[in-house]
Amino acid sequence: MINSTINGLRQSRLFTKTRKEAPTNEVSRNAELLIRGGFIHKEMAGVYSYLPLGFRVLKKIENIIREEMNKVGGQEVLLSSFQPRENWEKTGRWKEMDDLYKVSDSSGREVALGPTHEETIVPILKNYISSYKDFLSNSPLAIYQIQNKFRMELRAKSGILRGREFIMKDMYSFHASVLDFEKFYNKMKSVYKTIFERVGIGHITYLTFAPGGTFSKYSHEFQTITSVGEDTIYVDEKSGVAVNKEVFNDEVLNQLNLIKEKMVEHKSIEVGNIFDLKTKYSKPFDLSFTDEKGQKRTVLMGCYGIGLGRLLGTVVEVLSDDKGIIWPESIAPFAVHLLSLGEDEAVKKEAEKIYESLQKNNIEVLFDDRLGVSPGEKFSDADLFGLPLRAVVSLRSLRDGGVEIKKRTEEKGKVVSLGEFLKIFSK
RNA sequence: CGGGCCGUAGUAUACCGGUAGUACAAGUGCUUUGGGAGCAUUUAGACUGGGUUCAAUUCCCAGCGGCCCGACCA
Repeated sequence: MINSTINGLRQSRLFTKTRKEAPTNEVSRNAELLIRGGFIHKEMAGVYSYLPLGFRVLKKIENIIREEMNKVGGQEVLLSSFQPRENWEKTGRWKEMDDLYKVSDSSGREVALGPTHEETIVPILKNYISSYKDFLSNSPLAIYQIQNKFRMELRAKSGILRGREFIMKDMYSFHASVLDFEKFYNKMKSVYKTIFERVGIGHITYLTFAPGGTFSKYSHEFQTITSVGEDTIYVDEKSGVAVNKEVFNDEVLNQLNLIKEKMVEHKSIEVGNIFDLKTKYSKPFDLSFTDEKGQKRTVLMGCYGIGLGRLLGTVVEVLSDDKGIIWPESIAPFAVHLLSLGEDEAVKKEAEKIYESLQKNNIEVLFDDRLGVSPGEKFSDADLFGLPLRAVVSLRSLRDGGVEIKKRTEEKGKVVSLGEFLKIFSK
């Protein structure tokens, strides 16, 4: 509903081009493949632009997250990136947060470039929350956005896994009671699990017990196992639960009913986290309400983040082979990579026909219609782009009765008729 | 923010105290078309500033930028 994307694109019109050689100043796999494939462009360390293919993937991830946030009753907003200094003074973070970008205009007014949005959303809610009744009709009260964040990373690294400007989904929930908060918090645990399953890394992503902030003792992270990860976690395969190394101690293990010897150590990357904020941010702004008994009480809060770029980069990091990316169907920029080989008129005509048919059937297709490009180059691009299904039209495929289709994960393809081809998608 | 390595065409690289060679990409022409084609031809390059020197892309210093390790964080 929110985005409307085209479902067909001719590769001859795609303004990006693939690169044969990996950029030498990028060691990380995600950056190498995404840059070679023209999914992203590097502006500076930790800052990347998304190009057509990368943008499509990003939008798909975004929509999956949006759907899941809406399912739990989240209301989407877009908060400002510029945030007045005063709000950050109130929470003490103007001084405390050393990766805060501070900018000033010609009049000398100082503002923060939002690294997170507690300081923005809480003052807004102050205008609208005053009674317990505000929570009765509107429960859960959860507000989220998908937006660029800015953090002055001292060391941006690992391609798009740790940047200075990055896209994040951040949700904030507001509660009148601990019970209400806990109910919602637990719901978010399962929603997050669903999100990571839907983007294709559910099997290696674990709910992880982790250190909390200043107010809560603990929080929960979602950690995806990968050797490039910055974190170390201990996984209990049986329960599917993990514990971050930072809080891997007897107290925690007892609490979670886990046995130390059965936990397996892995490197992992944090793709999402959920926090119990209690009154950490509601208090400084005096976000409170009057309860049934006429008592004034401070609102309880939770916050829930997912870094979209990091998630995208993690998928590439985890799902690729020596030839390129292997996108899960759910977030691939297109479902089909249609290649037309050679310049025979019959081939061109058939390829055009298939291109039209796929689009008519609402199947997203990238059509490599380029002339004068060798088959080898087209195959290599297809492997690099990593679309789930490759469809080749050539004199050979026509001779064999149609179009040769091959999954990105398969070695060999098979020739099918156009009708059979379309049937694959009609399920 | 500490430490290390590095900055040469669009990309990847080479050589050198006397102004730079190669491959890919790009342009043109012809040929080629199932795993990054061939021939011919053209275009294009030393991060910035300072120092040493007759002469600096090369040596020295500083700045800026990049990557990696560490600390810190989604």
